Amino acid sequence: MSIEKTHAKPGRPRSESVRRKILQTTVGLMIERGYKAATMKRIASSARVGKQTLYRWWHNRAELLMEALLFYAEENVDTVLAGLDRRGLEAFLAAIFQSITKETGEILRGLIVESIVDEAFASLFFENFIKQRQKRLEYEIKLLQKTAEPDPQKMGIAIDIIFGAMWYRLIFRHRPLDNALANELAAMVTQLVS
Amino acid sequence: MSIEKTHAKPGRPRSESVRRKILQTTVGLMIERGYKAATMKRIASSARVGKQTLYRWWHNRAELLMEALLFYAEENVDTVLAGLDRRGLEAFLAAIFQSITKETGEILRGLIVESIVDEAFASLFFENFIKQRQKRLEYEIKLLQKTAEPDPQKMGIAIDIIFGAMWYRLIFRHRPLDNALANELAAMVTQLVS
Amino acid sequence: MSIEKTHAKPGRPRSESVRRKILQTTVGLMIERGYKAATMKRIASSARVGKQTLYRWWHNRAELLMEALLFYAEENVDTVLAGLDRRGLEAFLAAIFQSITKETGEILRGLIVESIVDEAFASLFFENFIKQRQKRLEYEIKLLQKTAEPDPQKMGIAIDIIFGAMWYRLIFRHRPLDNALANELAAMVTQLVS
Amino acid sequence: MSIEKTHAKPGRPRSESVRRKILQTTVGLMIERGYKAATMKRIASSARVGKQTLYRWWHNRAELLMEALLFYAEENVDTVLAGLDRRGLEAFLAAIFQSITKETGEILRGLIVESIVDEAFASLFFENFIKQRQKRLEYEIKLLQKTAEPDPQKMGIAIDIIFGAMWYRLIFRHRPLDNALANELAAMVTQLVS
DNA sequence: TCCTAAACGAGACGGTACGTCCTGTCTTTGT
DNA sequence: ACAAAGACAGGACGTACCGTCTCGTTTAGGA
Repeated sequence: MSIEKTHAKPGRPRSESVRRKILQTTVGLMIERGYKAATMKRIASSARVGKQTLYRWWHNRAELLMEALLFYAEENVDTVLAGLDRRGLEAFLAAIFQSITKETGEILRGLIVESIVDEAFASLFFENFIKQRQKRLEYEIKLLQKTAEPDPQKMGIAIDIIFGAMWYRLIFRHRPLDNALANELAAMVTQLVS
Repeated sequence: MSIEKTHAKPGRPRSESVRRKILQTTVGLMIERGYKAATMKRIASSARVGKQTLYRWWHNRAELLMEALLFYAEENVDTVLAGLDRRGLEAFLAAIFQSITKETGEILRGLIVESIVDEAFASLFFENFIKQRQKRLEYEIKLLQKTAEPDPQKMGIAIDIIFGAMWYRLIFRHRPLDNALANELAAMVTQLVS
Repeated sequence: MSIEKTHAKPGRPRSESVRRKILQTTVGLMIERGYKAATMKRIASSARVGKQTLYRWWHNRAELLMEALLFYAEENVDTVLAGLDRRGLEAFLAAIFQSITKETGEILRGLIVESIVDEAFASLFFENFIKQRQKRLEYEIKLLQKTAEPDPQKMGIAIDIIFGAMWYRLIFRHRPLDNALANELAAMVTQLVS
Repeated sequence: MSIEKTHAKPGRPRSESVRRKILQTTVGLMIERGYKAATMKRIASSARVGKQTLYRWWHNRAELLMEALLFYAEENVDTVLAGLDRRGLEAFLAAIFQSITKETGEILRGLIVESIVDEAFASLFFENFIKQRQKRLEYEIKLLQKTAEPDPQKMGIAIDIIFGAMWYRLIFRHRPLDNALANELAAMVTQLVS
């Protein structure tokens, strides 16, 4: 049996609603006025919040922005349910690509910036975001594998091809994240791991 | 062809050696202390150069950093000569991957930052760097195509898969840019476009 | 006049011991670490007390500091009893000067700050502290006056000379508040008002 | 013979006009909106100047405010020329008192605050301001002394009585800095040192 | 003895000033 | 005219403090 009464922390508890308000404001600012305009001061005054409160919840600007993205994604992205065959993977990828709108794209690019600029944030972002998505994709890919024993190296390559192409187009915006890409990637990966 | 003195601009001419010194210093700073530490002021004083000189040669920080990379690449990367078949493509990719060391990687990541943060620099970087590499790769891929008429959409996907995977690993450093990746990518692309 | 039980306020009564603990801590902090270090937060946590408790007893920082001084003075200063002649005034002044130690001096200086910065506190401090001392001094001075009708203007000057010199040395600490000053002031004032 | 060519410091020299503009703005702010309103940010933006520039010229807010006062005094206070007798001293004191207007008073009180709050500033203020005025007054007092050998202790007391009364009335504003005070002080000091 | 309401410790909250840093431009002297 | 040096305007960052608020806990006095 576990310890019964976990002593609540003393003092006024942090207000989850304040946190949410901040995240919403941050998302709004990033979408409307771009990554750079999402200043800490601006976020604070827009959200009618003290700057100190921002730094109480997040260590620095980058962490706040990341969480703002996760918050946004959580609210707006439908849970994608993929199937067992190539068509399922196609649908899965297409859904992901469609979730990357002009707005989310802006935020995602901003997070790349922070990952590069701030080493500490990089691992945070990788663990909390990138890795999660990789695992999810890996799970999908495994569904269409016939062999019981998957080759980890090939799996890594499969993942990096898909997300690589995605980020590459997301960053440079030279070609769209359309269904054609989703289908082709699905086809290639299917063949690679089967 | 006239050997006549083309009216030289008055005043002291710009010193090419100064320009080189700046680029070297910039590369050094980025490598040793990271992208963020490569401040304009720091670059200037490290290179024993006035800040104005930096802005005379380059419009802003991002352009300087990009040129520093090109300068570095030019000095250290062997011109890659690829062959006509899949083996040739493998070698080509392997050579590119090997050219991305800890140092060049740092710089490349920095340029991504600027591309995202600064719209104007983004197109500059894309035209002067990314597009060039894409064309070079496209040329290589065409060499191993049998069909005279290449499908432009497939070509785009082929390029984005290769460079996408490369940048993806370059940014997040979760897996190495090794020969295994080069070989697998070569194989996939070969099949895709043939 | 009713001796009826005035309905005591319901709820837990305020703890006088808490109040005293706060005042002592405040005095200690100001003395040891200076006026600036006597932050409300620091006072609270040093006294193992909630910040709210401070504001329950005092409206703001300045009022707390003033009361801390009064509290300290009350504890440490002997009631000065002056005589009827110049010698009496000398003794009176000397006693006052001696009561201004390093500790009380620090606090008094802090109260000057608040008086200047905060208009509302200024009148509070003047009424509760400065004026009281002026009246006390006026009483002493009158004792050695022969004439029944004192000149109010001369009295004002006498007071301001004495307390002026005192505060001036207290603030800038360029010369000590010694007996020589007390004697000289007593002599001058005696002559002035006689 | 001294060294001929003192090598000028390299780089753009500091602009004296910028410094003056800042001082004027600071004085204006303090006078119009009070000591507290003279924020560094507000000073900077009012003077159309970067905050960095403020900190280049002065180490902190207090130093800037002090110099603003000195600047103001220098511009607005007539050089007081006193005579050789008591009448001369009376005129001297009256002139000083008159120079302390509502505006300068506000600034002077602000400097007292900083002196108390910031130990480092205190000595700066004492050396650059208080001491200068004391010396000037001492000079005046010596003019009316008959004895060749002045008593340093009495001199100290004379100075502290005059400036003490002045600051005391300046801080608490309970009585005006009028001619009556000047005359009485002059009389007392004359007798004290003769 | 139990109930109730205010005091209490703790600390989150909105707001504001501080002093540092960086970018890109401007202004000197020296070559 | 260019170059080195560094001052300049502007603005973001992260820290500190004030006075208010909101939790869970404690404690007196009235029922």
